[in-house]
Amino acid sequence: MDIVGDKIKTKRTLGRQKIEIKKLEKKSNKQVTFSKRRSGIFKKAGELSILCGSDVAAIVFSPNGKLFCFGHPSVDDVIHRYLSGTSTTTSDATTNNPESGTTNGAATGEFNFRAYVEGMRELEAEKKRVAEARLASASTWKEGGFRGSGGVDGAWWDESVEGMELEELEHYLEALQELRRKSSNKVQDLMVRKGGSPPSDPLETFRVPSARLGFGFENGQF
Amino acid sequence: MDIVGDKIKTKRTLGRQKIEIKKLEKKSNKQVTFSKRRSGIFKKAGELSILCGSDVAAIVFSPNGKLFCFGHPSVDDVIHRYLSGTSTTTSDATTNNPESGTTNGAATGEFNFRAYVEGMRELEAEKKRVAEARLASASTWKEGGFRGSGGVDGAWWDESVEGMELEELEHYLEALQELRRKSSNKVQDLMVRKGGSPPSDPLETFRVPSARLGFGFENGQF
DNA sequence: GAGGCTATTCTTAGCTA
DNA sequence: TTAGCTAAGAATAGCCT
Repeated sequence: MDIVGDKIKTKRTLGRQKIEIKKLEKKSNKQVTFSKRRSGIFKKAGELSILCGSDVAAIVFSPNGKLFCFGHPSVDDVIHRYLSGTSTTTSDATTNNPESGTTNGAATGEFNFRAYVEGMRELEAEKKRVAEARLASASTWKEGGFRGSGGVDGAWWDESVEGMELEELEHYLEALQELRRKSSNKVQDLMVRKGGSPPSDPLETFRVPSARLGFGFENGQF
Repeated sequence: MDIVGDKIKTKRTLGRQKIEIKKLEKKSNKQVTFSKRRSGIFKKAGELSILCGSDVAAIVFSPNGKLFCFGHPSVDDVIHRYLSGTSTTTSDATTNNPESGTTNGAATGEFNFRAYVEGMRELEAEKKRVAEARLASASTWKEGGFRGSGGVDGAWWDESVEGMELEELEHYLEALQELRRKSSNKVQDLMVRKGGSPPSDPLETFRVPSARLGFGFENGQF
């Protein structure tokens, strides 16, 4: 009853009030709510990853367009897994998860994607020194861009997607994603080394009390 | 006090117990916890997006490697924004968000990415019918793959990434991402039309009480 | 704007069906 | 296993600093 002497202490605050889940109008209020709830979600995401040993990524854009993200083992790892796998992990170097289990060679299609990637990898290594020389400047792809450096206007990945059969498209997508992933990783590695601030640092940053987690981007309060 | 007659009703359950945030060992328990907490996170993510009008994506892999995700306006949209933008939205058709505001032509770099994309788009349209004919089979890119259809071994995107300057790399990444995004969209459109089940359906599915949201993938209980 | 403070509402651990 | 139930934790809306 909160009676002190003969005085009735009026409640300090109303406490948490019930709110409708609908667009907040008051701008200041919205900003505060965003901040609080965002960290709440990140915290829960972290807890989930610890409790269940599962990989998690959460990406949030503030109402002002600012990026916040959280991920374990990293946002990128999870995104790559998302992009390349349909369901069970396609376990492919990306995944350093102990419980990923057996690798499924041809997850969705019968195309030997793994072999393709392997071959591509070698090929890439071979071309590394050649390309290094003639690519000192990026003007090549910047201006020549789409048509450049191939002689023909466009490469295989540039062929009209609509022209393919669906089944083939799936393979196409897989390859494209894997391709992007690899390039992306390289770029980000360099960015980190230089101390830049890419949309996603593969850095394993702060840890929540008593566990390994991903990281918070830009004011990742916990 | 729960007194009925002169009987003291013993509590039915202990209610929620405090738990440590550490890896759950009991497998069954872990599965239940995962399921409950996952939907909890998705719900909160949805609420955040509604309350604050912000874009959100959450990707979770179950301990068994199964994929679950949630996103508004869609997981892919958010991922693409994450991949391409550093901060303020690069607003580019992808974003149908009313409050994205003005477009920033050269968000991070001075390279005219937009013009590049426009040009690429036209180019692509032009090549559509040509490619349709000669690409009936995917064997072209499947086998010829990396080296194929260009004459030279590799196109601009295949040039060694390490050889570029960091500044250029950022542009490179942008272009690559945009490229992937576009292809991905097409593929998924087709998949959806065919009723396939890609890792991420661009479908706007279930809605939480009183608002637009992304979707839940595979058992998106709410 | 970021923190701190309640009083409430919301979430969910442990059970049971 | 997927679905409620209950009551004890957690998260947080509205204030204040």
